[in-house]
This record gives sequence, C-alpha cells and structure tokens, in this order.
Amino acid sequence: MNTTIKDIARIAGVSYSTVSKALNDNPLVAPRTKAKVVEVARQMGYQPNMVAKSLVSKKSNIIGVVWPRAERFTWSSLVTQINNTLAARSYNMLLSINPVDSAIAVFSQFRVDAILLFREYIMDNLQVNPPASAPILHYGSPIVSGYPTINVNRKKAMFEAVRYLHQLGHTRISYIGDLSQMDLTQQEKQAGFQAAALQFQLAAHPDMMLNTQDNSPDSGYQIGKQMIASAFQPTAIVIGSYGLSVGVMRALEEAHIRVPADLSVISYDNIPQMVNFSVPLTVVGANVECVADMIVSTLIHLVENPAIVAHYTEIDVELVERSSCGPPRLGDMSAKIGI
Amino acid sequence: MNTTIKDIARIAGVSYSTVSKALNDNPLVAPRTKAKVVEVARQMGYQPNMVAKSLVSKKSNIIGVVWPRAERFTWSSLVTQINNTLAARSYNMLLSINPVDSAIAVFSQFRVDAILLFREYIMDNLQVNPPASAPILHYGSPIVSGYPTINVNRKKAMFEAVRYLHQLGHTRISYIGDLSQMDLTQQEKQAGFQAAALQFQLAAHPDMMLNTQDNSPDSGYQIGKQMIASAFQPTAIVIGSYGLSVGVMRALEEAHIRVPADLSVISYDNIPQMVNFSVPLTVVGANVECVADMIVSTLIHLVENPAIVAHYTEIDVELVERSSCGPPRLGDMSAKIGI
DNA sequence: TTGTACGCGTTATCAG
DNA sequence: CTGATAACGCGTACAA
Repeated sequence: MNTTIKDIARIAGVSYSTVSKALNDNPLVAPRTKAKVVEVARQMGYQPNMVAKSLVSKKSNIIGVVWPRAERFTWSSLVTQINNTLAARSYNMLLSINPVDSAIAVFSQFRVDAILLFREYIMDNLQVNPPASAPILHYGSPIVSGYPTINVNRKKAMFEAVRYLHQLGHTRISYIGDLSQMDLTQQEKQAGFQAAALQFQLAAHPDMMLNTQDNSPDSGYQIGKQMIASAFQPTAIVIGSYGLSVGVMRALEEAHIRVPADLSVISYDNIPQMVNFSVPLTVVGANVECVADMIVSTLIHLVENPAIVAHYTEIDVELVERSSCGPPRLGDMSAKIGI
Repeated sequence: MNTTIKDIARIAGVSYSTVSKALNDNPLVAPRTKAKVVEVARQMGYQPNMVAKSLVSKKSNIIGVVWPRAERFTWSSLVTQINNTLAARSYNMLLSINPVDSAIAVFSQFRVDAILLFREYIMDNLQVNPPASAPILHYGSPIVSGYPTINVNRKKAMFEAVRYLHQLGHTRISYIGDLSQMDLTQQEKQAGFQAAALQFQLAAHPDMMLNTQDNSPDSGYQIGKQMIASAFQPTAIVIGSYGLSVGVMRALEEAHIRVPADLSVISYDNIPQMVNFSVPLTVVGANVECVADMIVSTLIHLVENPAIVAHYTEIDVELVERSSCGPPRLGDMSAKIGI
C-alpha cells in the first residue's frame, strides 16, 4: 500500500488538508507545521498520486505522441529530442504506435493534455470519432488538416540542395526519391527539386526523376544501380531520404564510383547518422533540436491556451556541408569507370 | 467538457450506477436497458475516464519503460515490438528516457502497473529510493539485481559464433568489441568469445581482442582499419554489435577486402538492418519477437501476481546464416589440415 | 432489475 | 493558521 496524505496526517497529528497545503507550498500554513509535515512525508517515502491529482485538476501532464513507426530511423532522434525537451518542462510522454484513430482514442481515455500526431500518408484518416478530448498538434504533412500543424519546408530544402549543386557547377542532376502520390511529404520534396530544375535550367532528361516507390535502403540500392546504368549520366544526385541514401551509397561503392570525384551526392534528412557513410554526406533538412523546440513549445501553448485556432507553422531548413559534393568531373562517368 | 456516465444517466433516464454496469457488461442489468444505455453513450461520444477508473481500481493499464537511449538503434526495434505485443494485451506503454532513478519516480507517481528497466551500465544506481510502487522487470544485464531479470545469453551467442566459424575451418579469429569494464553486456560477449577460443584452440595473438571502447560506427571504422593493418591477419572476425559492424564494414570496403572471400564476418545483434550491408551479414543474437514476447508475458505475470519473487530468465540466441561467412581463403588452408 | 451511498487520493473552498 | 467538507468520475457493495 502506498502512503497517502491521510497517512501522513495521522502520523504528523494534523488534518490531511493541512498536509496537502504543506506539501504544495501553500503560504496558509505555519512554517513549523510545514517543516514537520514535510519531514514525516520524507520519512514515510511519500509519493504523490498523480492519478488522483489529475482527477481533480483535470491535468495529467502527459503528452501523447502518435508515432506510426518507431523503426523509422529518421524520426527516432526527433522523438528522443522531444522527450528531453518535454521533460525539461516537467511533462511526460506517452508513446503509441497504433493506428491514428485507436491511438487517439486511448490517449483521450487517459486524458492526456495534448496529442502530437506524426503522419505521413495522405490516406490516414484524420476524422477522429469520437473527437479527441485534447488539442492535437499535427506534424509531418504539408496539408491543412483542421488541426494546428507544424511542418518542415521540404520544398525549400530540395530547392536549396539544387541551388547548392548548381553553384558548384552541376547542370546534369538526378533526383532519387519516392515519387508516389500517397505521401505528401515526398511530393513536397519532388516539387522543390523540380522548381529548382526549372529555375536553374538544369538539363532535362526522361531519366532525371528516379522513382524508388518507398524509402527503403533496398529500393535505394536498386534505383542506384539503375541510375548508374542510365543514359542520363548525371554529375550529381539529390536523394530523398536517409534510408534511400544507405542503398544508393552501397550501389555507388559496388560500382567503384567515387564520391564526390565522380559524382556529387546530397541527401535530405539532417540527422547525425549521415556522417557514417564511407564519405560523410552533405545534407539538407531541418535541425532536429529546432523542430523539437518548436513542437514542444507549441504543444505547451496548446495546453495552456484553451481556445486553439488552427494554424500552420513552417520550419526552415539548413544545409550541412560535408564531403560528398564537389565540382562536376571533367569527362563523363563511363570514362572514369575503367580506373 | 467530456461526457461522463452521469450525463448518460440523465439522458437515458436511469441512474449512473446502472450506466456503469451496462457499460461494463455486468449481467445485473436488463438487456433492453443495457442496449439503450450503450446507444446513448455512443451518440454522446462517451469515452471512459481512465484516470478516474484507475483511481478506484488501482490499475492504470500502463507499463512504464525506462529506456536509456532511444537513438540506440538495436533496441528501438525491440521497443516497437514490445509496444505492439503490449497493445495486443490492452496495455499501454509510457516511455521515459530520463535517468533510471527519476524515470522510476515519475512512473511511481503515475501508478503504472509495472516498470520495464533497460540497463546497460554497471554504475547505474539501482537502489531506488523511495522504493518503486510497482514491480520492476530488469532487462539487458547479466547480474542479479534483486529484481526479476530477463537477459539474453550473450555469452552463448558469441560461443556459437566462434563454433560456427571454426566449423567453417577458421582458426585465426579476431574479436572486435567494446572491452570496457563498465558495460556488463559487453563483458559477457567477450567472455563467450574467449571461452570458445580456448575450447576450439584458436590461434592466440596479442592483437586478437580489439577494443573499440564503445559501440559507435566510428570506433568500428577505426578499429577495423587497425585490424586490417595488424600482424595477426585473421581469416574471420566476430563483431560485438550492429553499430560497430557499420564502421568495420566501411573500413573493409575501403581496403577492398572482399567478404567472405578474403575475410569472414559474423556480428552480434539479430536485427533486420543487418541485411543492408554490401554483403548481408550472418549474425547471432536473440530473436526480437521472442524477447518481446518473453518480456511482455513476464510483465503481465508480475502485474497479476502480487507476490513476486526475484528470478533470472535467460533467452536463447539463434544464428542467422547469410552471406558474410565462408571457408578461410586458400592461402590459409594449411591451417585446416590438422582438423 | 435498478438505485443509493461510499470510497479511491487530491485539491479547493469555506468555516472556525 | 487549521480543519471539515465538497468535488473530480467511476466501481461496487448493499439496499430497495
């Protein structure tokens, strides 16, 4: 049995309402009484029952996070960061990797203070029924959802990636990414690339846009080989995600294509793991700490301000220069392969 | 304002205790009444308040997981799996990546039903004070902690890895891993390797055991290069973790060492990502689903059985054969003659 | 079969 | 300053 304020009251010889006050730094209690109560509580190993606390205060200090897939590497560092930032503000995090609807239902039942919703696919149902009992913050998708939304400016990220390569002198640039219609975040990246291709008058070619269908290393590997063999022969490539980069880099190494001597590579996803390639990758993407800070402060704002109006916040990206990009090579790729 | 059973009672024209019964499939309520109540509840979008529920039932249906580091990839698939298994048994998971003590304190305050404790380092303090209000299950460390403990038999894993290589004909085998004294799980692996080295009379050499100090790809890379240049020249290597393998494989590729033609490689950590190397890695380690199942059922057992006795459960490992191991290269066959 | 009353551990509002 | 007492939403003996 856990000790309660009533137990403390009995031992300390006061009423339990006095104990409550003493333990909550309520000024309406004599310093001597307070000291005594605190001491007794300490001795008895008292730990406040948050369950009872939330029942009366209607606040749980828990943020529910709907996380579709924990294995998805790119987001695990973000979730970690969010948890840390949340802890610093004395909130706790309840994770669910169930489907959106059921996850929200569970969170509603536990009366979390707010819900953070990671979402990738356009077909995930957002019509929550019955409606959630807590404000929802939506992350990871560029559409207006009726909920407050935070999104990384992926379009701009890709635009900047191309601009960077263009400044280095590249004009034949390929895009390797998931071009499917389902995932809006992928579409944004694609759109950013294409806008830049137009603006900087890149060489156009049927094999310029390479569709991996998904973000797995395996698809990256397959499409990487396809890119190497294609007629387009780009001098630089832009890759849509970390997972794809893993596979593409494998394909490149197998074909003994040197990065950046033979081919410049830039990838989306600004995460530390990008250093762990045979050549550390230059990347574009939002800084994880930035995103976490933005998410957490918005979340807390949502909790504290009862009247929430839907809004859309865009997070800016940064380009992290490492060793995978350089000027275009002099001859073409096939000439180099013999070395 | 969320709807409560009192609201439902008013609309349905019954008392709220009847509502409670109807919603909990209590047989002491007429089918007609029950149907009506259920219908009203549905229409009003009623969601039971788990907070109030746990206050009275003293059960939260939450399992707290103390997770030192979410970035550590090896465990993220395990956590995912545990979450799924838990959900199937209608439990929820509260994650904390805070230090052990504070994480347990928070969980105690939320009155979680049980706590799962991932722990790596020997110096993490386990003397929880004040004591946790829920049973603790300890995972990931071979020592007896006073708590029920589940542990993977890493020693046997490494032994089997060596046995496998030995059967393939190898006698000069190196171990690349974290040999520091702090982390008991790493020590177990090392001990398993050394026991096998003795049993199978492997060639001994000062450069046989290579200490990476940690499990980062970068250390793997450095030590990998060191191994390549060493006087020992093993025909096979055993790697202590996924992270290290990432770095070692990079070093191998850079040096144009073919796997398994020039060098056989086997690694600890039985996770799907092991396929995503230039050559899919043969591995040893516990099956993640197995571990998750064991952990979850033990957890639930702990919750349901009030009197818990400390015990120690060991999980068996499996060897997953892929393409990174073969017979020693020809120049070394002389060593095999004696067998 | 249904309704009443109490308790779970807290906070908050009043009297004293 | 301190101590009753009423919520908070729900389950559950027990009474009707």
